[in-house]
Amino acid sequence: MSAFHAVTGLLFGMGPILHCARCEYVVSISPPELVDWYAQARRDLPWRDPDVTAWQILVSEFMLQQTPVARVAPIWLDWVARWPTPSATAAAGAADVLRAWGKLGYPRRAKRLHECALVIASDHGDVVPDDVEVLLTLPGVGAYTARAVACFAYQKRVPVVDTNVRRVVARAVHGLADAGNPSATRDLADVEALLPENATAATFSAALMELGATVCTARSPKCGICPLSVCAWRAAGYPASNGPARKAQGYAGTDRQVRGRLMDVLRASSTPVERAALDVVWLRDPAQRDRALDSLLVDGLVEQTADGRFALAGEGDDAGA
DNA sequence: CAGCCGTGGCA
DNA sequence: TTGCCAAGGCT
Repeated sequence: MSAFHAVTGLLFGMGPILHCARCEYVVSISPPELVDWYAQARRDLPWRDPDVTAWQILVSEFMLQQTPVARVAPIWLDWVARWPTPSATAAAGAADVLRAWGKLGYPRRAKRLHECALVIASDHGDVVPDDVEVLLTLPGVGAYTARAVACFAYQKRVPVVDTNVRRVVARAVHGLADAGNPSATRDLADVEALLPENATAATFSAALMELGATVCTARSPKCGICPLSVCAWRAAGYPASNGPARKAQGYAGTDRQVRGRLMDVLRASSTPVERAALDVVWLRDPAQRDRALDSLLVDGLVEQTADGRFALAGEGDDAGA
């Protein structure tokens, strides 16, 4: 079986208490319970269709990094229709990829996705790897995305830890209002300990994420409709968050905002633009604007033409299509 | 590891 | 209105 063993007693009459053999906390997430809920409550997201390929799932994961589902869906649909495979994506020009990305944000993700397609097409026979360690070598693929692809595209039994999962585990298992600072090793071990041994592990991971995304949400959790019969947070009386709130990120007035405006101008133009056309997007602080533009050049998102104008990187590099 | 990297919707 | 937050990754 697993690392768990049943102990005597009932928790508030809800069912058997399970203690993790390696940890101290009470295991409070029942796989069958969660999987059954998922079967009837899962959202009908386009990348969950049965005929969606591993590459297309990988594309969705790139887009979903820090961007909400509602904004990703329409872009993803257009994207996979236009570039259905790694090689098709690799053959596209970087500038077209950046334009198709549109305003999803963090355009470095689009560049990494393009680079990822190049590597898969050239080094992996146009097939998305199914091994986590191999996936981790790909540009833009980190601890979350590698396991998400292994799990959702290849049904592998691997812990998939994103912000939703961390929050659900913090509440249901540890009885805390929210997850503490991320700790890759600890977080992976936590979720690994929850995974069922059988073939439902991949579905369980999907369900855990779905619960965090739709029920056990950060703002106003819908505890009234939660399918979990045991929750340490509820059992403890929903204690408030402990530690200091994580520092707000801020946006207005940052280099990020300036970069966004510059990219917006460049995406909109099919020809290189004059320096003056970029200067007007940020008049209050020329030094900051110059710094932002320079960082885009360094990031390889923007290129300067021989005559001194600016354009999205890889403009005109496309192989047709 | 803390800080940085876009954007928009919602409480 | 405004701060918080959203299927993270990289340096």
